[in-house]
Amino acid sequence: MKNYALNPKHGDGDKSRQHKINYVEALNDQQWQAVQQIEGPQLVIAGAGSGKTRTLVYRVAYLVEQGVDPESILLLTFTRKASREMLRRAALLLDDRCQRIQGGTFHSFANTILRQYAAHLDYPNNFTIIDRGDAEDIVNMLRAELNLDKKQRRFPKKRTLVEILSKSINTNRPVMEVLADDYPHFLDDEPQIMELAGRYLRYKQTKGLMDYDDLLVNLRRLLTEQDGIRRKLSRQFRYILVDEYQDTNLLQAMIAALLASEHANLMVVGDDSQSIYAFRGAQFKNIMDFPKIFPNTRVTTLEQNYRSTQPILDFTNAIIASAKEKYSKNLFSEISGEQKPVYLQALNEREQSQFICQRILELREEGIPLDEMAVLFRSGWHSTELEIELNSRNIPFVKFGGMKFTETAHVKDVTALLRILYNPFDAIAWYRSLLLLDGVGPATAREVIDDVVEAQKGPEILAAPEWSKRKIGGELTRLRLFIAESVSNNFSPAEETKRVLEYYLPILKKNYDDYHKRTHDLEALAKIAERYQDLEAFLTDLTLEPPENSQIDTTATDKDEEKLILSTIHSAKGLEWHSIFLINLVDGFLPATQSLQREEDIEEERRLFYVATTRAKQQLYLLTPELERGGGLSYFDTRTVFTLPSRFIQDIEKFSNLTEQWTITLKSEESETTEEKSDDGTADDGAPNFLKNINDYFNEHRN
DNA sequence: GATTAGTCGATTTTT
DNA sequence: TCGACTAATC
Repeated sequence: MKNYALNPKHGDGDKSRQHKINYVEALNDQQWQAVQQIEGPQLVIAGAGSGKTRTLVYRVAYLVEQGVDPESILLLTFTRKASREMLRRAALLLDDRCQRIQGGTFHSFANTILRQYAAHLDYPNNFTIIDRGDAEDIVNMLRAELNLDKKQRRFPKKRTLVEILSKSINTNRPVMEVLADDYPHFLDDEPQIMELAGRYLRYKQTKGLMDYDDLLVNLRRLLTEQDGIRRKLSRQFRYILVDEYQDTNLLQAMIAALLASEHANLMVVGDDSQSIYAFRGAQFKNIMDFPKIFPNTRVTTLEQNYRSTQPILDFTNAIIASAKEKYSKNLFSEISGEQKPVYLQALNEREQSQFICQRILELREEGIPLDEMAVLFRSGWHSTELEIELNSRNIPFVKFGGMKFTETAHVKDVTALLRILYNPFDAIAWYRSLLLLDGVGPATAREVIDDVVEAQKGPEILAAPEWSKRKIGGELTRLRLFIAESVSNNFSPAEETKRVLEYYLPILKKNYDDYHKRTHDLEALAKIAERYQDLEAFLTDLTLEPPENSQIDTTATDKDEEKLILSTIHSAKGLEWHSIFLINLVDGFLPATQSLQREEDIEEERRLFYVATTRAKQQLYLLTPELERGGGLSYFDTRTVFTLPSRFIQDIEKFSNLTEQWTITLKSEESETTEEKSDDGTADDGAPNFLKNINDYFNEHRN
């Protein structure tokens, strides 16, 4: 096995003599090659478990040890988890110089930059970031304005509308094309949808709002329209690394390329076999096309797997071998282990859950910590049955993915109130806050907003007799006084949150029977607020980098106690565990019903299956419940149907020697250093014309 | 005319 | 569990 320990001693390995870290010992040849070449464009094709993160982390450390200013290193990742993990590991490896490395998700990076330069795009620098829910609320409001909510029965719902618009942006296709491809039944509504899209855009701009997509769109605009800024930023970030490149969309690929346009010191790392974000515009073609933008790209492939045993790898290789399109990689491992992946058929979900609980406890007995085991599934709600069983046996767990903290009703209520305090002209926040009041519905809320927000009269107008005399006057006065107190004092985010809670808790108790658990969430929120100096930063982080989990679904236990991990496959990406239980391997669950129509969607589901199975280090359990839950709750529900094992499993059965079949038996009981290059990017040494390539490439793809 | 209580139905994945 | 839709109520 590879020696992963840091080797502080100098001497052997001539290349790294002057370094604190012995790279040659810590890395294999390919990894070391990727780490070592610090100038020029680089593409690293990294198979699952091949030490991708490790390579990135060591490369960052290497750069710093070479004397590169950490602040000129930019590390772009796809998820917050990955970004945090990477910076943490880099700091651990070297020293706190690594903490000055710039990094984050594309979205959070865009936020940082736009806070400085938004004025160049006719946006205020103190713009507000809105989440999906807010976007839906605005679209819904605009839809009502256009009377599109009554006219036709089949006009798309707010959720679908936002989805269509977002898809159009992220996949770089006109709305018309998105409709034709994905929503043919709404094709006739194209003119109205376009009208709505225009209004939505204008609404956001006049109110200083940006949704997730706007962050990327506007950053790209900044980089393409403001040449001076592009150059400045590109020189500031001299070394750029992009993780999970197969999951970038065209917009993100373009941003990365533009940022590197002055120097082409861009290293992208990815694995086409693990591309699972096509629904959000990702195109793994970006990987293959990278050398087209940067012709002198050096390509490295990492094939040695340091995660899984060979039997598991044999199985996962077989999964991806049946994929239609892929780069061939042949992963191998030197990790010993005999245990083949285990395939189990359960009678139903309940038996599936019981088996998992039983097996988990056995493994626990054998000394495997709970948090080294994970149960993976296609979508958040697939684990509800299991959660019940875990709760009844007092097995502690945390769940990744699924309902997020900031998406719960009570947290949204509180943030809406906070947003009013931050900006008393935030119509969407007013709307939500007003609906909390007794006797106020959509119509009354609209009236209030027209007066307070649209007519720019501010909250104080609610003191006027026309409002105070109404039946709801008392409620409105309470709200008005609450806001006024904030305005006249300069409260910290923590104090504001406390005040909001005082105001809100009675409402919470009235509305929800489970207010106790929800109160816990809100107390957690108040704790988080303590970390912030100003409300803007607090609210921004809440939409951009929200805390992972709500208390609601997790058992209330000590924080340090080890817990079993439940996770959607998407959220499990990049992580690994000793043992993996992959549940509900049934056609319709994985692959999901919605994906069965199109071949490319099924291919993505296959990659999802691949991602899930490659998370396992030592043991992999594949479970198929034979009975799907019926549509209803009754045991007599005739819609209960026999289901087919996932087609991916059926594929694999051709290679039945790769798995082992078990039958379930349940036990009883329960900076600026380079020379100026000319504007077209061509230097004397004949360096390729990057900027031109970038523009050519993206123009070609803009249709 | 607006609000609310109550029923029904459906539910991918994430920044 | 949540949101959309419907019918009864203010």
